[in-house]
Amino acid sequence: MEDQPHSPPDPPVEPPLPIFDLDRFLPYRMSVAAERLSAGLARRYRAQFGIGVPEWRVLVHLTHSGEQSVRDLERRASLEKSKASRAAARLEATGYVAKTPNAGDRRLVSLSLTSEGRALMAELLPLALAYQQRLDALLADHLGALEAALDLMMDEPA
Amino acid sequence: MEDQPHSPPDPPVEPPLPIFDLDRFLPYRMSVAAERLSAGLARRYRAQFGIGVPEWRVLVHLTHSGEQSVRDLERRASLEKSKASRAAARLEATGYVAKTPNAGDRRLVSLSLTSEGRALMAELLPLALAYQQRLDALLADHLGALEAALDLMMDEPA
DNA sequence: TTGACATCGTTGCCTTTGCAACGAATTGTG
DNA sequence: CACAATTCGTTGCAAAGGCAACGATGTCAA
Repeated sequence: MEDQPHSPPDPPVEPPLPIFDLDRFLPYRMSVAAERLSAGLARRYRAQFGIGVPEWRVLVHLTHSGEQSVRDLERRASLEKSKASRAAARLEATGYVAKTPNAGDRRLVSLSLTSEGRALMAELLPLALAYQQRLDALLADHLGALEAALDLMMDEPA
Repeated sequence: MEDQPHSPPDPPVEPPLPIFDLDRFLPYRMSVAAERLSAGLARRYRAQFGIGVPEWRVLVHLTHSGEQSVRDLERRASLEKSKASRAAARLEATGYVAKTPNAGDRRLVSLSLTSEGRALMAELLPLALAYQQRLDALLADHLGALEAALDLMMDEPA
């Protein structure tokens, strides 16, 4: 009854898909923007000093907080522990970081900057601060809201 | 004249390093937040459907824009071209995407969703939309400023 | 004290990534 | 028309990443 004779075979009925624009999807936008922000500085770090992002995080954290274990880095610099461990190993190999067993708890490693490491940071930190300032100027009025938004994202359970 | 006899040997003078707090460094914060935003959804995609982030981007773009070349994906979904090529290959292998040579310009590949691909997206897109709404609600007042800030970051030369 | 359990850092294994080089196809130029 | 230059997609290769398992150490409670 429902078939019309001689009608061309219908394509299978495709349920319409929701409209979805990747360019407005926040995880995507955040990811692209984050990659872009990192890229500028990271390029210089890598080209001039052979330092990648994980190494950079380790170095900053040691500068800021002194001796730290791998576990500290994992927690406070958002580095998965094997990533932190390997970054520390690379930095030890290049002489920027010293790795000594912790006397109190011998499971722990004490990571600290060598004087070469401090000298390196004396070069890197001004670049980072300048970049930070450039971003602050760029974002200007929006900076406060941006930071509030970032805080919300980080507080949210997941 | 400047040496005091019997004074203990001075440690080498360490130039003081600038104070720098990683937790307030925007590239770092953006990176952590972006990773976190992606993680929630991406975990489900991967666990339930074996879909990673590059595959997700390809699928969304094909849903939204129909037939596309690898080059289109590179430009419009921020996927480095080998990443786009391999994601498309994986999706072809799992049957979600069809890859046919483009008749007009035989250097190009025409990628398109198969009906399995469309069925997959019929499941994925509602999840993404729900997530988007959750984020919108979470950010509420800050959303406008956040998007403005993201726009600024993307416009800036680098 | 002793034995189960937890924590720390490293490593093995496999996948993914980034980059450069390549062949195929097309476009531009003389 | 010839032929250099460009574009497209893929792939080889080495480095980076993620995850689970491991040995070593430490903690806790019976």
